[in-house]
Amino acid sequence: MRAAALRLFAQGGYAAVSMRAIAAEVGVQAGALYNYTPDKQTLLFDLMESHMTELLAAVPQTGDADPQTLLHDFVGFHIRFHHARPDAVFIAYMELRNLTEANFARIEALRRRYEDGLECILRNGVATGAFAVHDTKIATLAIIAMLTGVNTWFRAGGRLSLDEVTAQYQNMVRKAVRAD
Amino acid sequence: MRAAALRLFAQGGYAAVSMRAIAAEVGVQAGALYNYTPDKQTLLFDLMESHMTELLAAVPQTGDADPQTLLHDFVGFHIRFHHARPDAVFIAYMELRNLTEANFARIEALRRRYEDGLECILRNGVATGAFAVHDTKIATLAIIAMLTGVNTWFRAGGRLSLDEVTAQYQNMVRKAVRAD
DNA sequence: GAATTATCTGAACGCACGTTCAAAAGTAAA
DNA sequence: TTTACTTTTGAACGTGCGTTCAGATAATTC
Repeated sequence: MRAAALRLFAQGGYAAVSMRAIAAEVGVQAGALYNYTPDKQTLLFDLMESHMTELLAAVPQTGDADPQTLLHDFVGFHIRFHHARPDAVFIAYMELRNLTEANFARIEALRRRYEDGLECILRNGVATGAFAVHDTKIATLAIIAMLTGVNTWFRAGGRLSLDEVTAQYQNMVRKAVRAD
Repeated sequence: MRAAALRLFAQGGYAAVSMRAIAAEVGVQAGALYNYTPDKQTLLFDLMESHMTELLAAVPQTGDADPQTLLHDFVGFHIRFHHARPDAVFIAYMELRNLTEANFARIEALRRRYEDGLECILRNGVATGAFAVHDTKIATLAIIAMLTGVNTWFRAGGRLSLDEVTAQYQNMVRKAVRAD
């Protein structure tokens, strides 16, 4: 059910996908879904929360490597992780307004934790002099927006491989934050 | 009617906003709207097309200035233009999937024209040696995603002014594409 | 194989949807 | 004031919505 809902929500949007449509995708009547979720809203929230939790569990831990290496790895991780889950990423960014206020706050808290991981790398780099960034919060948001944007246009089998694309983003990010 | 639809679509999403809700916002019955739009889908398309047309009309023309200046001005323009129209920007990015195939193609063509303007600046800069970018198309998409992301978090009256934010983006973009 | 538990069906609830249209109301020219 | 025209109303159309639930079916346990 969750896989079907993920696919359909990403395709048509939360509001435009009916419980009957999800049930049909599963091969079941609509009523049966309510054995697995209390309501449609909770189904959406669970999909988002799972995505964010997986993201936080998978993000590389900042060990004792130097800031340049950590940033390089973060960029590679973000692009690869998001590319592997286009539907979940799409939903997590587009359906926030369909969450209740309480559910929205919980998802936002998870997102902020993810952003904090990147900002920590940037702050350490600024502290060591490896990076020159006026405001690490802005740089964090700028980098994440840039990286997540890959999902909107990249298609496997196109002009460039994901590895080539990743290398170019790593290069641009490296230059954008480095000390002059 | 268009102003009301813009606001409501941005707030709740195209699918979740009824013609009756738009009519109520205008202070009229639903049937009256059909004197001004043939249907809801065309209303959405017209809003998007107007936005893209205004964007293309407002983008600074690339004169004979040097690439660094043109890029600097483009970044400033993009942030400022988008910040002034949060609802239209939101709709133009989020409601693409609610367009018919034909309407989608027309909006995408306009968006590509906008992207081409930035890519032209980058290509010229690479040609003169001012910029070092492996792939100007990727750099274009990366920069635009980064800049448009400002709309998702910036609020006037916060820690930083829009001018300060803009200056930092101009700085990051400048560094990201410059020759080593 | 009987009893128990888990799961699913199919119909029903009240409600809201986009759109249409005859009739009513409002506006402007003669 | 009459005429011609534009705009709005309010009801109606068929359809689909999220959710509930009694009863049918399937799976598991003894």
